[in-house]
Amino acid sequence: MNIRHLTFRLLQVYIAVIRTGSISQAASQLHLTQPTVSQQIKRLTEAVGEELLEIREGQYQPTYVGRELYHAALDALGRFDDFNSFLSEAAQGNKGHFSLGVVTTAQYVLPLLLSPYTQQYPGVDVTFNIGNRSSVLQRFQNQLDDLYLFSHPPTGDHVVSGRFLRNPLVLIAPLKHWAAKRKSLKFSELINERFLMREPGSATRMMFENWLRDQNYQLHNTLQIESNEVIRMSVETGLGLAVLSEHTLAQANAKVALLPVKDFPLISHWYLVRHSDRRLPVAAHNFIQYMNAHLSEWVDEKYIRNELDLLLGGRG
Amino acid sequence: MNIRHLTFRLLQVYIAVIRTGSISQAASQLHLTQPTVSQQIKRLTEAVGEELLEIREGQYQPTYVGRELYHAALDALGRFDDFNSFLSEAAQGNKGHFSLGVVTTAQYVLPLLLSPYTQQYPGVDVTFNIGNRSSVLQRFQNQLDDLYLFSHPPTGDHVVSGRFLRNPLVLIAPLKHWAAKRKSLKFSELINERFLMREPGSATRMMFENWLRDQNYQLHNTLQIESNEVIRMSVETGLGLAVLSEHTLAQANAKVALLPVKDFPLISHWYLVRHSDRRLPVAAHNFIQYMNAHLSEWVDEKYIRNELDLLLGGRG
DNA sequence: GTAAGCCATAGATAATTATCAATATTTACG
DNA sequence: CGTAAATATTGATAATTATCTATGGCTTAC
Repeated sequence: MNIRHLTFRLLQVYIAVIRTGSISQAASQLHLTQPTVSQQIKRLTEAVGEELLEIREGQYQPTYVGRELYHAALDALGRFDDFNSFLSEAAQGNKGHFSLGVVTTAQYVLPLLLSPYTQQYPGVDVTFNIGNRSSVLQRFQNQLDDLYLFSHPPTGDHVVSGRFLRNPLVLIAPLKHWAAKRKSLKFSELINERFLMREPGSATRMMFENWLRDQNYQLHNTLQIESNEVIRMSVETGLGLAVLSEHTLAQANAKVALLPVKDFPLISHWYLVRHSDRRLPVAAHNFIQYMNAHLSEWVDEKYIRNELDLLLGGRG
Repeated sequence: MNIRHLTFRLLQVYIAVIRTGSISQAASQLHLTQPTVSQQIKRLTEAVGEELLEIREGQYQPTYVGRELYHAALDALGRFDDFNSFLSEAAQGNKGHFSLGVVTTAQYVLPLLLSPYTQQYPGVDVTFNIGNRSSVLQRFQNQLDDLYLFSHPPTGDHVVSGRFLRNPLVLIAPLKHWAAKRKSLKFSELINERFLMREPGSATRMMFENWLRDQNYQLHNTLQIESNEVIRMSVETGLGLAVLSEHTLAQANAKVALLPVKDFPLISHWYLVRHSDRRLPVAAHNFIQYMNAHLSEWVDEKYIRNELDLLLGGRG
């Protein structure tokens, strides 16, 4: 058949004829005159090069070939119906819903990302699913969420991930601490200091502990505090040293000293991740675009490492 | 979007642009000038009502919406590619292939049906799969064959079946047998005769045994022979009585007597069966049509009971 | 800064399409 | 056989489409 002159409209007309079993009825259903439909069918028949209709039991019924065309037409039109629903979804843009799988260790970055966005797009509904790394990984495998937030992205074929935020972890001390006066330090000199730590599982603590393990250091005097803010204030008041994300200091204009220890600040990143097989809901796509465009407005330039483009390519 | 002015051609052009990432290249690929393609894209963009393309990395790349349209276009065109292969298959008509599931008991009807057809359409390749009833039923369930030949069609939702041939089973005796002289007989008078029977599971034997059970008769002297031909010849030579399909006699100009027993000939039919979910290959469809049209040319009118129309309607 | 590519726009034209009203033809049915 | 209903055909027209050539604007590469 000659597909070049095939119109979707022609298929619509054809479908109406098959459904009604009559050219006149199809015509009135489509608000056309009977000859118009007659002609369209003729044209379609010519395009296909085979008879499509035959009269059986007083009705127009598709021939064997016509029946196949009918199904092809239904499928093609159906596909574009889907595309249309997608379009109207996209047209809304500011409404919608998406879900976010978040590793527990990442839950502290969330507000930073989401609050500007949700203020801008109050119509968008975001669902969080917070779990430990392995449970979020499993959610990823089963494609349960639209987007994922990791501090270390999973590996594998279907992972599409992009870093977007540097997360330097600095070693801080009270301003009056003896080490604050030094131009350079070895960590071994601090081994007996009291360290204020986040709870186990915190990304910051994990990073720090991994580093300690790598370097074969063991701390003797630690104190667990469950909030970055309280840790910062405690360091200010001289309670001990701590490793904290630099962000938490910058935001608060902290009165602490950064200790110039080799390897510090420890570098890590936040990653936004999606599954390559899953079509991103419009809202999720918007969210990434929004972050991509406005990241610099609410985060200091030096913390930005924007690879979010990577998430916007591909099938979606 | 306005689907009314959407052409398949437009989608082809669009696909070429996405694939090449360039309007000029798409144009040369399609043997068009660059402005033509430019305009087509413009028109398509208007029809959709959203930007479809954007320039990234020096190339035209689809936008989020454009990507979806690309996939919709691929799907729709792909669907019509399939339809086209169907068409060219159908255009051949006299070429092709189909497979036939045949109950063992039906294998003797097969040549009758197929030899005229295969002579007419030597390009068509027919595969037989002959098995006992339960194995053919299983093939039917798994939709392994295109058509099936049963003497009793399966029951169930997806069965589409049509009778096409009466299969009268007659009671025959040697010409010199005492019963051959009688004008009418009761079966009870024959109860002690020797009966030549087909193997268990044969349609003929099943029919006969069902009838015996209904009538509460029990035979005392039976001999099993695995071929209708041999049975017929054995009856001719005086070995015993038998119940046989009338066809096997007519074809062979048999020298036997038909006994005028009440209820005989027993009436059964041959059924052609297909699975409603399976699309009939063109060749199979042709076969049915051919049988439908020419049955009367090679079978005596009195044996015909043509319901093959039933197989030609519906999806196919 | 200039040439080479790419793209968009404009203007023009032939072909095609969508559509109608009027009329002819076929089909079905009493 | 005659009439009503459904279809097909014809003739006409406005709209749309497909296409081209020519031209000007914008990037990019040297």
